Amino acid sequence: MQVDSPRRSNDLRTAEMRARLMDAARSLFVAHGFAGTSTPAIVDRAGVTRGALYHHFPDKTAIFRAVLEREAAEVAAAILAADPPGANPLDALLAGASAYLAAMAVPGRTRLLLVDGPAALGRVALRQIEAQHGDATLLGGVKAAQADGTLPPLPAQALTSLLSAMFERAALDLSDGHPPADYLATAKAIILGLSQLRQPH
Amino acid sequence: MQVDSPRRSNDLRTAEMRARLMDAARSLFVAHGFAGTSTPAIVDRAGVTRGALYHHFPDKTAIFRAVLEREAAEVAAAILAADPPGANPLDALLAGASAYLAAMAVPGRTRLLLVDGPAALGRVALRQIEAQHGDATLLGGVKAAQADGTLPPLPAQALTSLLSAMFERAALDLSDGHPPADYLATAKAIILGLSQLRQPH
DNA sequence: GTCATAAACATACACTCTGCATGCATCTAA
DNA sequence: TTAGATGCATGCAGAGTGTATGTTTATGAC
Repeated sequence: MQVDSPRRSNDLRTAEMRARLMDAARSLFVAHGFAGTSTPAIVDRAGVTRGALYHHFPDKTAIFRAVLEREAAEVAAAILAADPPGANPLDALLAGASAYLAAMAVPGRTRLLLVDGPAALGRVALRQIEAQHGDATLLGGVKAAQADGTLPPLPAQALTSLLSAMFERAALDLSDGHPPADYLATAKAIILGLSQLRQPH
Repeated sequence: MQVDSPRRSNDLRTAEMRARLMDAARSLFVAHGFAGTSTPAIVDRAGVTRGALYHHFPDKTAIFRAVLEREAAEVAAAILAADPPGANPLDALLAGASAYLAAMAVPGRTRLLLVDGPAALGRVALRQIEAQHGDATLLGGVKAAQADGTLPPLPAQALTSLLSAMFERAALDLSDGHPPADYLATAKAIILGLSQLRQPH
């Protein structure tokens, strides 16, 4: 019986190796960015060789994409978990926003998902990743609030995009150390302003 | 008298070469991104060798930075030129936003300034570039509108950041072919909502 | 259990790219 | 006109990516 080579199934070996590589890659991507991280550096940190990396991922962007998918899934799960079952659309929207900001406070996440991700994978590919993990939450929330009369009947797609841009910027600024209270208050004011908007006749 | 080597001053030579290199680099950066553009490709397109490139720029990021500074300067100039002299703060804000979106409609500009720029140069370096070319316009406009009572007394820094994130996202979506009218209406609604906000007492 | 096959992983190689060092051509200034 | 500086080209060393090939470990039929 080998101590440093216990018999493991291939499925287990694969899962463990992928996790080791992704963990090592994540910390380097966060510290030095996608372009600043070399595949030798990743495998050194994981304690393996580049053969393992290129066996499990077709190229360097693939492991970056895998890391981002994991992050996006965790963010989506956090938002979903924070959804209050029977709340009105406005409270649901604010709860989702709060959960999003909390989830994005995990160190490195803003850089991965909001800075390096769009540049390295492209904006469309990144949207696809987020869509795969239930990013339609915000669009759904906006539409529900509009159906409810809480939000004005603006184009839902445009309104959702602008609101999400706002939340993403808030996440970035918060990760840069800006005061959370300022951003919470401002974001709420913007949403409140929309909900109280007197319709031009 | 040489036909293909007319006598030119060094200053002129430098200016022309820098412009040729930056033009070639810009089109490639727009088409393939910063990471996807090689220095051999840049100098091939410019019809020179890498010696010229590395004589005028210390490294690849330097020419990228130079291209972005030129773009940022043009955007800032366009916004400044559209500033109505005696308008009220709200109209000035909307005019500036409109000018910003028009300036960002120049092909490739959104990718350069909003996608590849932050990833390749870092968010702080990019902020510095924009600050050098009078990006304080928005912050000033917001503060003026707040002093005027048009915008509520929220933290100016946070409000400015969120509004600018909104405009940047609008510019990106418009360059992806989304309908301008939708975004214009939505952005105006958000600002209008803020200006009409009933203060919580 | 054993053996053929496939999967997991390591090693070696070819290619490209970046940045610098060196050398030639052109301009500047006395 | 000529010494020195500047503009630009050429050549080279180091690093990185992706692939081809080799070696080890697991799987499944018998």
